Amino acid sequence: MFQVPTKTQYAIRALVHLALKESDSAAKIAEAQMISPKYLEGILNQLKLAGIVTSDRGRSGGYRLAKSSEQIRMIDVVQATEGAIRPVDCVDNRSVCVMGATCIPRKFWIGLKTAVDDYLSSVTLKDLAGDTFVQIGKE
Amino acid sequence: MFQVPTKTQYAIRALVHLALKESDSAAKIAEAQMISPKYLEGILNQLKLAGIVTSDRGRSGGYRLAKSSEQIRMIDVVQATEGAIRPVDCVDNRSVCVMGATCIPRKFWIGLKTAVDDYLSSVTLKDLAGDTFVQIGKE
DNA sequence: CGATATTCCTATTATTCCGATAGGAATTGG
DNA sequence: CCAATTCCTATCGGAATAATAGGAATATCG
Repeated sequence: MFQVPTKTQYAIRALVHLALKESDSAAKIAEAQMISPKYLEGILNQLKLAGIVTSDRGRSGGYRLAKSSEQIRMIDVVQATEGAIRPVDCVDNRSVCVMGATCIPRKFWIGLKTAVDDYLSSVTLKDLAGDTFVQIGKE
Repeated sequence: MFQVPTKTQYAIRALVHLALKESDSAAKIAEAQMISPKYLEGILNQLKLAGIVTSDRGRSGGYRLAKSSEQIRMIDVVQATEGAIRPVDCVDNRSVCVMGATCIPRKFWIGLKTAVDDYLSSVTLKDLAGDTFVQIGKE
Protein backbone atom coordinates (compact mmCIF):
# COMPACT_ATOMS: atom_id res chain seq x y z
CA MET A 1 0.00 0.00 0.00
CA PHE A 2 1.03 3.52 -0.56
CA GLN A 3 3.56 2.44 -3.08
CA VAL A 4 5.08 5.64 -4.33
CA PRO A 5 5.33 5.75 -8.14
CA THR A 6 8.82 5.61 -9.56
CA LYS A 7 8.12 8.95 -11.17
CA THR A 8 8.09 10.60 -7.78
CA GLN A 9 11.07 8.64 -6.55
CA TYR A 10 12.99 9.73 -9.62
CA ALA A 11 11.95 13.33 -9.16
CA ILE A 12 13.29 13.37 -5.64
CA ARG A 13 16.54 11.70 -6.59
CA ALA A 14 17.02 14.20 -9.39
CA LEU A 15 16.38 17.11 -7.05
CA VAL A 16 18.82 15.83 -4.47
CA HIS A 17 21.32 15.53 -7.29
CA LEU A 18 20.72 19.14 -8.33
CA ALA A 19 20.91 20.32 -4.76
CA LEU A 20 24.40 18.88 -4.57
CA LYS A 21 25.64 19.57 -8.10
CA GLU A 22 24.16 23.01 -8.76
CA SER A 23 23.37 22.34 -12.41
CA ASP A 24 23.34 19.37 -14.77
CA SER A 25 21.78 18.03 -17.92
CA ALA A 26 18.99 15.46 -17.92
CA ALA A 27 21.31 12.90 -19.46
CA LYS A 28 23.95 13.38 -16.77
CA ILE A 29 21.44 13.20 -13.96
CA ALA A 30 19.91 10.09 -15.46
CA GLU A 31 23.26 8.37 -15.67
CA ALA A 32 24.31 9.26 -12.15
CA GLN A 33 20.95 8.28 -10.69
CA MET A 34 20.37 5.26 -12.91
CA ILE A 35 17.13 6.50 -14.39
CA SER A 36 15.87 6.04 -17.94
CA PRO A 37 17.07 9.27 -19.62
CA LYS A 38 14.05 9.95 -21.77
CA TYR A 39 11.69 9.25 -18.94
CA LEU A 40 13.56 11.63 -16.69
CA GLU A 41 13.29 14.37 -19.29
CA GLY A 42 9.54 14.38 -18.93
CA ILE A 43 9.74 14.39 -15.16
CA LEU A 44 12.10 17.33 -15.12
CA ASN A 45 9.72 19.14 -17.39
CA GLN A 46 6.92 18.64 -14.90
CA LEU A 47 9.12 20.00 -12.15
CA LYS A 48 9.84 22.99 -14.32
CA LEU A 49 6.16 23.69 -14.92
CA ALA A 50 5.65 23.53 -11.16
CA GLY A 51 8.34 26.16 -10.65
CA ILE A 52 10.68 23.83 -8.80
CA VAL A 53 13.51 23.85 -11.32
CA THR A 54 14.53 26.10 -14.17
CA SER A 55 16.07 25.05 -17.43
CA ASP A 56 18.39 26.41 -20.08
CA ARG A 57 18.15 25.06 -23.58
CA GLY A 58 20.80 24.59 -26.17
CA ARG A 59 24.35 23.46 -25.82
CA SER A 60 25.59 23.69 -22.23
CA GLY A 61 22.02 23.96 -21.11
CA GLY A 62 20.56 21.95 -18.27
CA TYR A 63 18.52 22.14 -15.11
CA ARG A 64 18.99 23.87 -11.77
CA LEU A 65 16.86 24.47 -8.71
CA ALA A 66 14.51 27.42 -9.04
CA LYS A 67 14.67 28.14 -5.31
CA SER A 68 16.98 27.35 -2.45
CA SER A 69 16.66 23.80 -1.24
CA GLU A 70 15.04 24.76 2.06
CA GLN A 71 12.24 26.43 0.16
CA ILE A 72 11.36 23.25 -1.72
CA ARG A 73 8.99 21.15 0.33
CA MET A 74 8.48 17.51 -0.46
CA ILE A 75 4.77 18.07 -0.75
CA ASP A 76 5.40 20.45 -3.62
CA VAL A 77 7.42 17.79 -5.40
CA VAL A 78 4.79 15.13 -4.91
CA GLN A 79 2.05 17.42 -6.10
CA ALA A 80 4.08 18.35 -9.15
CA THR A 81 4.45 14.74 -10.23
CA GLU A 82 1.19 13.25 -9.04
CA GLY A 83 -1.31 15.90 -8.11
CA ALA A 84 -2.98 16.32 -4.74
CA ILE A 85 -3.01 13.70 -2.01
CA ARG A 86 -6.40 12.08 -2.16
CA PRO A 87 -6.79 8.70 -0.45
CA VAL A 88 -10.37 8.40 -1.65
CA ASP A 89 -12.28 10.60 -4.08
CA CYS A 90 -14.79 11.89 -1.56
CA VAL A 91 -12.05 13.55 0.47
CA ASP A 92 -12.22 16.50 -1.88
CA ASN A 93 -15.83 16.28 -2.83
CA ARG A 94 -18.45 14.69 -0.66
CA SER A 95 -20.93 14.46 -3.52
CA VAL A 96 -18.95 11.81 -5.38
CA CYS A 97 -19.28 9.34 -2.52
CA VAL A 98 -21.50 6.46 -3.55
CA MET A 99 -22.68 6.12 0.02
CA GLY A 100 -23.77 9.74 0.26
CA ALA A 101 -24.48 10.95 3.76
CA THR A 102 -24.05 7.48 5.18
CA CYS A 103 -20.34 7.45 4.36
CA ILE A 104 -19.00 6.99 7.83
CA PRO A 105 -15.32 6.48 6.95
CA ARG A 106 -14.87 9.81 5.20
CA LYS A 107 -13.60 11.57 8.30
CA PHE A 108 -11.09 8.80 8.73
CA TRP A 109 -9.71 9.30 5.25
CA ILE A 110 -9.47 13.02 5.74
CA GLY A 111 -7.40 12.30 8.83
CA LEU A 112 -5.08 10.11 6.79
CA LYS A 113 -4.69 12.76 4.16
CA THR A 114 -3.85 15.27 6.85
CA ALA A 115 -1.24 13.02 8.39
CA VAL A 116 0.48 12.54 5.04
CA ASP A 117 0.21 16.18 4.03
CA ASP A 118 1.64 17.32 7.33
CA TYR A 119 4.62 15.06 7.03
CA LEU A 120 5.37 15.98 3.44
CA SER A 121 5.01 19.65 4.28
CA SER A 122 7.47 19.36 7.13
CA VAL A 123 10.36 18.02 5.09
CA THR A 124 12.31 20.13 2.60
CA LEU A 125 14.83 19.21 -0.01
CA LYS A 126 17.50 20.64 2.25
CA ASP A 127 16.59 18.08 4.87
CA LEU A 128 17.31 15.32 2.37
CA ALA A 129 20.37 16.81 0.71
CA GLY A 130 21.89 18.48 3.74
CA ASP A 131 24.30 16.96 6.20
CA THR A 132 21.73 16.41 8.89
CA PHE A 133 19.61 13.97 6.98
CA VAL A 134 22.55 12.14 5.52
CA GLN A 135 23.91 11.59 9.00
CA ILE A 136 20.58 10.34 10.24
CA GLY A 137 20.28 8.13 7.21
CA LYS A 138 23.44 6.24 8.04
CA GLU A 139 23.06 2.95 9.80
CA MET B 1 -1.18 9.88 -4.94
CA PHE B 2 -1.90 7.58 -2.11
CA GLN B 3 -5.08 6.50 -3.70
CA VAL B 4 -6.42 3.85 -1.40
CA PRO B 5 -7.52 0.74 -3.33
CA THR B 6 -11.23 0.07 -3.37
CA LYS B 7 -10.46 -3.26 -1.75
CA THR B 8 -9.46 -1.49 1.43
CA GLN B 9 -12.32 0.97 1.25
CA TYR B 10 -14.71 -1.93 0.89
CA ALA B 11 -13.12 -3.79 3.78
CA ILE B 12 -13.62 -0.83 6.07
CA ARG B 13 -17.20 -0.28 4.98
CA ALA B 14 -17.94 -3.94 5.54
CA LEU B 15 -16.42 -3.84 9.01
CA VAL B 16 -18.37 -0.76 9.98
CA HIS B 17 -21.44 -2.60 8.79
CA LEU B 18 -20.61 -5.61 10.96
CA ALA B 19 -19.85 -3.39 13.92
CA LEU B 20 -23.37 -2.04 13.69
CA LYS B 21 -25.24 -5.17 12.59
CA GLU B 22 -23.52 -7.86 14.63
CA SER B 23 -23.65 -10.51 11.91
CA ASP B 24 -24.52 -10.69 8.23
CA SER B 25 -23.86 -12.60 5.04
CA ALA B 26 -21.55 -11.39 2.34
CA ALA B 27 -24.46 -10.88 -0.01
CA LYS B 28 -26.34 -8.72 2.46
CA ILE B 29 -23.35 -6.62 3.29
CA ALA B 30 -22.61 -6.17 -0.39
CA GLU B 31 -26.11 -4.99 -1.10
CA ALA B 32 -26.24 -2.56 1.79
CA GLN B 33 -22.81 -1.16 1.02
CA MET B 34 -23.15 -1.24 -2.74
CA ILE B 35 -20.18 -3.50 -3.35
CA SER B 36 -19.80 -6.21 -5.97
CA PRO B 37 -20.87 -9.34 -4.04
CA LYS B 38 -18.34 -11.77 -5.38
CA TYR B 39 -15.53 -9.31 -4.94
CA LEU B 40 -16.54 -8.71 -1.35
CA GLU B 41 -16.49 -12.43 -0.64
CA GLY B 42 -12.80 -12.52 -1.32
CA ILE B 43 -12.16 -9.47 0.81
CA LEU B 44 -14.04 -10.93 3.75
CA ASN B 45 -11.99 -14.06 3.38
CA GLN B 46 -8.80 -12.04 3.68
CA LEU B 47 -10.15 -10.40 6.81
CA LYS B 48 -10.92 -13.81 8.18
CA LEU B 49 -7.40 -15.09 7.53
CA ALA B 50 -6.10 -12.02 9.35
CA GLY B 51 -8.23 -12.87 12.36
CA ILE B 52 -10.38 -9.77 12.07
CA VAL B 53 -13.67 -11.51 11.38
CA THR B 54 -14.99 -15.02 11.87
CA SER B 55 -17.32 -16.87 9.59
CA ASP B 56 -19.94 -19.56 9.76
CA ARG B 57 -20.66 -21.64 6.70
CA GLY B 58 -23.83 -23.22 5.57
CA ARG B 59 -27.35 -21.95 5.70
CA SER B 60 -27.77 -19.04 8.09
CA GLY B 61 -24.02 -18.60 8.11
CA GLY B 62 -22.28 -15.27 7.73
CA TYR B 63 -19.58 -13.06 9.14
CA ARG B 64 -19.06 -11.33 12.46
CA LEU B 65 -16.25 -9.43 14.10
CA ALA B 66 -13.66 -11.64 15.75
CA LYS B 67 -12.89 -9.04 18.39
CA SER B 68 -14.58 -6.03 19.88
CA SER B 69 -14.47 -3.02 17.61
CA GLU B 70 -12.05 -1.10 19.80
CA GLN B 71 -9.54 -3.90 19.42
CA ILE B 72 -9.55 -3.66 15.64
CA ARG B 73 -7.08 -1.05 14.52
CA MET B 74 -7.25 0.39 11.04
CA ILE B 75 -3.65 -0.59 10.43
CA ASP B 76 -4.61 -4.22 10.93
CA VAL B 77 -7.31 -3.87 8.31
CA VAL B 78 -5.03 -2.22 5.82
CA GLN B 79 -2.35 -4.82 6.34
CA ALA B 80 -4.88 -7.58 5.90
CA THR B 81 -5.97 -6.30 2.51
CA GLU B 82 -2.77 -4.84 1.17
CA GLY B 83 0.18 -5.95 3.21
CA ALA B 84 2.61 -3.69 4.97
CA ILE B 85 2.92 0.02 4.27
CA ARG B 86 5.92 0.33 2.05
CA PRO B 87 6.24 3.57 0.09
CA VAL B 88 9.35 2.29 -1.63
CA ASP B 89 10.87 -1.18 -1.63
CA CYS B 90 14.05 -0.24 0.19
CA VAL B 91 12.12 0.80 3.28
CA ASP B 92 12.06 -2.81 4.37
CA ASN B 93 15.26 -3.93 2.83
CA ARG B 94 18.11 -1.63 2.10
CA SER B 95 19.79 -4.12 -0.21
CA VAL B 96 17.13 -3.84 -2.90
CA CYS B 97 17.86 -0.15 -3.45
CA VAL B 98 19.44 0.38 -6.84
CA MET B 99 21.38 3.29 -5.42
CA GLY B 100 22.90 1.23 -2.64
CA ALA B 101 24.58 3.22 0.09
CA THR B 102 24.09 6.47 -1.79
CA CYS B 103 20.31 6.30 -1.43
CA ILE B 104 19.79 9.54 0.40
CA PRO B 105 15.98 9.62 0.32
CA ARG B 106 15.51 6.35 2.17
CA LYS B 107 15.24 8.02 5.58
CA PHE B 108 12.59 10.29 4.16
CA TRP B 109 10.48 7.38 3.01
CA ILE B 110 10.83 5.67 6.34
CA GLY B 111 9.52 8.84 7.92
CA LEU B 112 6.52 8.78 5.64
CA LYS B 113 5.82 5.17 6.47
CA THR B 114 6.02 6.01 10.15
CA ALA B 115 3.59 8.89 9.80
CA VAL B 116 1.06 6.69 8.04
CA ASP B 117 1.55 3.75 10.37
CA ASP B 118 1.13 5.95 13.41
CA TYR B 119 -2.11 7.39 12.17
CA LEU B 120 -3.56 4.04 11.17
CA SER B 121 -2.54 2.56 14.49
CA SER B 122 -4.30 5.31 16.39
CA VAL B 123 -7.74 4.74 14.90
CA THR B 124 -9.91 1.74 15.73
CA LEU B 125 -13.06 0.44 14.17
CA LYS B 126 -14.93 1.71 17.18
CA ASP B 127 -13.79 5.21 16.34
CA LEU B 128 -15.43 4.88 12.95
CA ALA B 129 -18.54 3.02 13.95
CA GLY B 130 -19.10 4.61 17.32
CA ASP B 131 -21.09 7.72 18.08
CA THR B 132 -18.04 9.89 18.50
CA PHE B 133 -16.76 9.59 14.99
CA VAL B 134 -20.18 9.81 13.45
CA GLN B 135 -20.79 13.07 15.28
CA ILE B 136 -17.47 14.44 14.14
CA GLY B 137 -18.15 13.22 10.64
CA LYS B 138 -21.30 15.28 10.34
CA GLU B 139 -20.99 18.59 8.62
C1' DC C 1 27.86 29.60 -40.05
C1' DG C 2 27.57 24.93 -39.04
C1' DA C 3 27.98 21.12 -35.86
C1' DT C 4 26.51 19.64 -31.60
C1' DA C 5 24.37 19.34 -27.24
C1' DT C 6 20.66 20.30 -25.15
C1' DT C 7 15.48 21.08 -23.84
C1' DC C 8 10.91 20.44 -25.41
C1' DC C 9 6.86 18.16 -27.50
C1' DT C 10 3.89 14.28 -28.93
C1' DA C 11 2.82 9.67 -29.87
C1' DT C 12 3.18 4.85 -29.06
C1' DT C 13 4.16 0.61 -26.73
C1' DA C 14 4.86 -2.50 -22.84
C1' DT C 15 3.88 -3.88 -18.41
C1' DT C 16 1.77 -4.21 -14.20
C1' DC C 17 -1.86 -3.90 -11.02
C1' DC C 18 -6.58 -3.52 -9.81
C1' DG C 19 -11.31 -4.50 -9.97
C1' DA C 20 -14.47 -7.48 -11.14
C1' DT C 21 -16.52 -11.72 -12.91
C1' DA C 22 -17.37 -16.74 -13.30
C1' DG C 23 -18.11 -21.26 -11.96
C1' DG C 24 -18.31 -24.37 -8.92
C1' DA C 25 -16.84 -27.24 -4.56
C1' DA C 26 -17.54 -27.68 0.38
C1' DT C 27 -20.41 -27.02 4.31
C1' DT C 28 -24.37 -26.76 7.22
C1' DG C 29 -29.08 -25.72 9.01
C1' DG C 30 -33.86 -26.70 8.27
C1' DC D 1 -32.59 -33.51 0.40
C1' DC D 2 -32.55 -28.56 -0.46
C1' DA D 3 -31.16 -24.08 -0.10
C1' DA D 4 -28.14 -20.69 1.54
C1' DT D 5 -23.98 -19.86 2.55
C1' DT D 6 -18.59 -19.75 2.72
C1' DC D 7 -14.62 -21.06 0.27
C1' DC D 8 -11.43 -21.76 -3.68
C1' DT D 9 -9.30 -20.90 -8.18
C1' DA D 10 -9.04 -19.11 -12.63
C1' DT D 11 -9.65 -15.59 -15.84
C1' DC D 12 -10.61 -11.18 -18.03
C1' DG D 13 -10.81 -6.18 -18.97
C1' DG D 14 -9.34 -1.76 -18.19
C1' DA D 15 -6.73 1.81 -16.23
C1' DA D 16 -2.58 3.60 -14.78
C1' DT D 17 2.30 3.48 -14.84
C1' DA D 18 6.83 3.06 -16.97
C1' DA D 19 9.35 3.38 -20.63
C1' DT D 20 10.55 4.15 -25.52
C1' DA D 21 10.89 6.64 -29.93
C1' DG D 22 11.49 10.27 -33.01
C1' DG D 23 12.12 14.50 -33.91
C1' DA D 24 11.44 19.87 -33.51
C1' DA D 25 13.20 23.99 -31.33
C1' DT D 26 16.94 26.33 -29.27
C1' DA D 27 21.32 27.86 -27.96
C1' DT D 28 26.46 27.58 -27.63
C1' DC D 29 30.94 27.22 -29.39
C1' DG D 30 34.46 26.82 -32.58
